[in-house]
Amino acid sequence: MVIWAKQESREMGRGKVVMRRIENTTSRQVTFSKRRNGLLKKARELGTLCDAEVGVIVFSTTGKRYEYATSSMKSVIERYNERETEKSNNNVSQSDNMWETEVVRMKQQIKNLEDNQRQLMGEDLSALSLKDLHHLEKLLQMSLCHVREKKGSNFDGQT
Amino acid sequence: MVIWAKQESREMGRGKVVMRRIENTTSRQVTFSKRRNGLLKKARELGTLCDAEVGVIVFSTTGKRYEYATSSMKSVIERYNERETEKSNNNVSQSDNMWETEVVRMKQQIKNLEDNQRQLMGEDLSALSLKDLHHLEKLLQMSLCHVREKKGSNFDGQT
DNA sequence: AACTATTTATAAGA
DNA sequence: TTCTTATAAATAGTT
Repeated sequence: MVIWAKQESREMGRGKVVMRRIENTTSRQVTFSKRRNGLLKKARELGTLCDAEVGVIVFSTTGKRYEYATSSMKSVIERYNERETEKSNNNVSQSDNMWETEVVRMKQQIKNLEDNQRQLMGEDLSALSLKDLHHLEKLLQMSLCHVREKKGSNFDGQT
Repeated sequence: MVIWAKQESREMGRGKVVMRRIENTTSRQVTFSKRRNGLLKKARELGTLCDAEVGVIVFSTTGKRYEYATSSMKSVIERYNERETEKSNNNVSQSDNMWETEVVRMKQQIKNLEDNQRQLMGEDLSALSLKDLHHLEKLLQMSLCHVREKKGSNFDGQT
């Protein structure tokens, strides 16, 4: 609970997923394919059930394009751009609110990462339970092992 | 099951939903709000996990706009138009530019924090020099000391 | 806004 | 890739 408790993470299906880029290329592609389909399906459903105009555009790492639009992407983009220009007249726009929401979310994410980092560096331990401390100790021990292994394997005789 | 068997339908949560416009205005708005959030979240996750460029635009029945884009909607639309037709010039407000700058900066900050964290956890050490590894080792040793001190001082006899 | 019963989405494994 | 399956997430209806 120590390290991951505050991090944006997900557990879905059989495994646990930390919310960051999947490094393994194969799993990333598999996940991309599944989640892309899921996203497009959700977009379709939102449009149908709620009578909303929806447009989704996705580019894979390899540059392939996927899309869904209730009407046509052209009309969605046109409507988007209309709003984009007319909104400069209003003081506080919907768009501003969206940006602000995103910034607030990122600030929280940064705070969590900073908290985690402090704990990994042995600072700010007062909030932790004994169980948390045990967990953190284990984690640091393993980390230290990795670092020492790395030193041993890559820099033999250089110390 | 019997009633909906031949219809395009969904069952989710506690009730059954036919895949067509929800007639009741209140439930349509509630569903819109819930599913819109779900869609934007899914989009964010797809972008993060699979390193994809994603753009989602939603207009409610009442004309309110909601959106998410991994980088910026402008770049998503530009990339979309590059492959579709020739691109028309869309102007982005000053206010949007300011928000976007902030978000780009924060994204970099988050990336840095995530990189640090990985190294503190003994992952992703390949980029480190011997000197770096020494430094990291020292740091982890000190961290471990602090954690053990904390365990000793606050939980004496509790283990 | 919350809750919770159920279904859907999906990670991992075959 | 596609199918299966265990488990987490999303969410419809309710309070």
